[in-house]
This record gives sequence, structure tokens and C-alpha cells, in this order.
Amino acid sequence: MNTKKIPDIIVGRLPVYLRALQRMADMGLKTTSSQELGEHVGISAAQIRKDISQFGEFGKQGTGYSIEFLLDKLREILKVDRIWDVVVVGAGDMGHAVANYQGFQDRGFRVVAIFDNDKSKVGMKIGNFVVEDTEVMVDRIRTADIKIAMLSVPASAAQDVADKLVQAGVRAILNYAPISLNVPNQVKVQYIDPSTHLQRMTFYL
Amino acid sequence: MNTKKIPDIIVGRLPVYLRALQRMADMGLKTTSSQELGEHVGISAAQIRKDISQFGEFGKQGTGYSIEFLLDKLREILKVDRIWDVVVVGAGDMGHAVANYQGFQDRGFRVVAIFDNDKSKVGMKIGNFVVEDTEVMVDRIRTADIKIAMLSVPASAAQDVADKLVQAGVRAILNYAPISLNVPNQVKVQYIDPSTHLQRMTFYL
DNA sequence: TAGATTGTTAATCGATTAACAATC
DNA sequence: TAGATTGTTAATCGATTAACAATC
Repeated sequence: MNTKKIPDIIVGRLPVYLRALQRMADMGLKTTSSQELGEHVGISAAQIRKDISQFGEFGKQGTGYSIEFLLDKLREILKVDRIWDVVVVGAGDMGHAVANYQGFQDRGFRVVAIFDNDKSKVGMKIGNFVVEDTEVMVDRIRTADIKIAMLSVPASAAQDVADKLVQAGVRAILNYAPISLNVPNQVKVQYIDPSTHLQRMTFYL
Repeated sequence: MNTKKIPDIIVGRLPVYLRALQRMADMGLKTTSSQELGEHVGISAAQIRKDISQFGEFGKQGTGYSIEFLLDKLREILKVDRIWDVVVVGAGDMGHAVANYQGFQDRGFRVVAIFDNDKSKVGMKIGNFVVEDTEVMVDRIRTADIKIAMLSVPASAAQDVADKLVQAGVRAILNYAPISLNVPNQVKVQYIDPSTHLQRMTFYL
């Protein structure tokens, strides 16, 4: 892999390629082409070739890409050739669903704890987890050296919690609260706000 | 509003502006500037002015934008100056959380039904809803003239359900299943896949 | 070999930013 | 009036596409 800076827009497409390739592998396929992969994910073949070639020469002229090989490379590039421990903050309906979500399996993530500041929820069982007090959160995260958090608290609490997560050393936040977060440059945030996603489509109706 | 085509990337930012303005209004603020709004959402002032000016001259030199006025305009542009009925397909943990989600309130959406093909779930109560059989889904959607669906079924079922939704006249799908969907051009899809979002950040860790 | 498909270059297309006249 | 901030233009920057030599 070379060292020139990769545009964020390319990084954003890699997980989509990875997901499609994983599915192809599950179906028992061995090779694919930029053309075929492009049809699956709705992206042009030229762009897929260009994106992938940022990281090396992973294909073969005439035959395309070995699915297993490309999977390995993409996992390595995206650093999901390992399992990341993740914490959930906020034990409401959404936190509940996220903590129990089976879709992290085989994708590089594992939920290891769930926190809430509501004392009536602390100690409650959620799937395999016991809800812990937000008071112990910073310590727990720092001790366990956890780098990723999912935030499912109300918008009014989200910025405060985000500040604590940053203070605890978290470097990636998946934010389910419907609010933009201010965090330092070295911390990444991704937003999941169903209303925002829907509003992006109603424009076209 | 003029008629020239608006780039999708601009459409995608409008809901973020809307959300930030709604928050400012809730805090009792009356006016804002492209500068201030930009700091809230992490977008340059120039870009915000350019985006907004695609739709009209909504600001005043020297004073900025009236928050209430801009809210009205953005709601109108995004067509959320009304309430859209939405169906949920898939009554698992995620469908459960989505159906009960309070965050659609005041954002233009209302969940009106939830479907599942698992007969053991049909008839079950989820919040204010009773889970209905997927068999009646197409009819129900067509009769009620529903245009928006949220998809929270396993990846293996998602394409089949999407085909049915399209057939029923749905024009916007919020897809929680971890798979790319093939739909006709006139149908919009937005993707929520927590693993994909997380993988977009692990690259930088 | 003939056919297929990559990796890469150059051309095109589109988005962002900087700057400032207009004006509240 | 003086200061602030918009809307817009032109310049810059970045992303996508088309095309094709290289080669499996």
C-alpha cells in the first residue's frame, strides 16, 4: 500500500465493496470483475478499478479479482482484519437494539458494554449485558483502551457524552442522536439520523 | 424556487441545516448567519450561502437569516411541511426500535404500520401497533397510498421485500438491511448499516 | 492465440472556496 | 453612517469518466 492521502469519499465506498464481496463469497463465488461488482453496488466499473488501485494491484487482466484475496486486502485497509471492542451509551429502545444487533458479527466489531445515566436502568439486563452507570464510563473505556463508541442518548445529552468519550480516548463515534457533534479533528463521527435520511428522499417525491 | 436541477449532494445537506435550525428555534433564537450555522454543522459559510441561494434569496445583508422563515422554506423545499405516512417491514429488534422511535415527531414522518412474514409475530403488539402479515402489505400500502418504507428485515429477504414495496408504489426506502438494493430509477434508497458506518472510521484509527 | 479485463492517463465534469459588490 | 452579511462570480480544486495499452 502506498502512502499518498486517500480521499474520504473513496474510504466511504470501500465498506460497500467489502459488504458486497462478503456476500459473493457467502454464495460460493471465487472471482468477480469491476463490471460485476459495480452492478451489485450501483457504481461504475471505472470508479471501482480506480478506487481499488489506490492501494495496490489486486486484480488480474483478463480474469478480474479473486474475491477472497480482495476481501483480505479490503479488511486490512479498513483495519477490520481484527475485532474492535465497542461501547454503547444510552440504554433506550435504540441502545437496546444496537447492543443486541447481530450484524456486527464478521464485520469487525463486538459490543462489550452499555452505559446509561438513569439510575433506574443501571443494573438492568439487556441481552448479555448489564447496564452500567455513566459515572464509571470514562474509567472503564480508558482502562480497556476502547476506541469506538455508539451514542444513543437524547440530543440534549449527546454533546456532553461525546465530550466525555473524547476525554476517555475514544476516536470514532457512531452518533444516533439527531444533532451535529463538535469534536477534535482526530476524532471521527458518523451520523445515523433516520429523519435526516428520510428528508433526503422526500425532496424527490 | 427556480427549476434548475439541484445536485444530490446539496439536497443531502439541507436536512442537516433544517435540524440545526430547528434546534436554534427551540432555544429561542430568532436569527442566524451562514457563519454561525456553519459552525454548528461543520460546513463553510460560503457553502451554506451557496446551497441556500439555489432556492431563493432567503437572507438579508447585514443581519443574516430569520430562523423561522428559513425553517419554513427548507421544510417546503424538502416537502416536510406535511406529515408522511411510513411503514416498517420487519418486526425484529431493529423494526421494534424504529417503529417506536420518537424522533420522527416534528420532522415530517409518522409510522402507521409494521409488517412481518413470521406468522408467530403477526398479531403481536409493538407499542401502538399490531404486527401485520406481509401477505397483506402490498394491498395495504397501495390502498393507503403510502410512499415511504423502512426496511428492517434480514439481508437475505431484503431484495424480495424491496421488489414488493416498489410494486406497491413506494418511492423511498430507508434500508436497514446490510445489502445494496436494486430498484428502478424513480425509487430512492438510503442506507443505514452500522457496520459500514463504523468501517468508514476504522480506516483512520 | 483470441478474448477479457485490469491499471492508468488524459479529458471532462462538478463541487468548493475566495473575494467582493450590493445592500440591509 | 459604519458595520455586517448576503448572493454571486470567477478561480481553484477534486472527482468521475472514457479510452486504451498492457497483459493474463
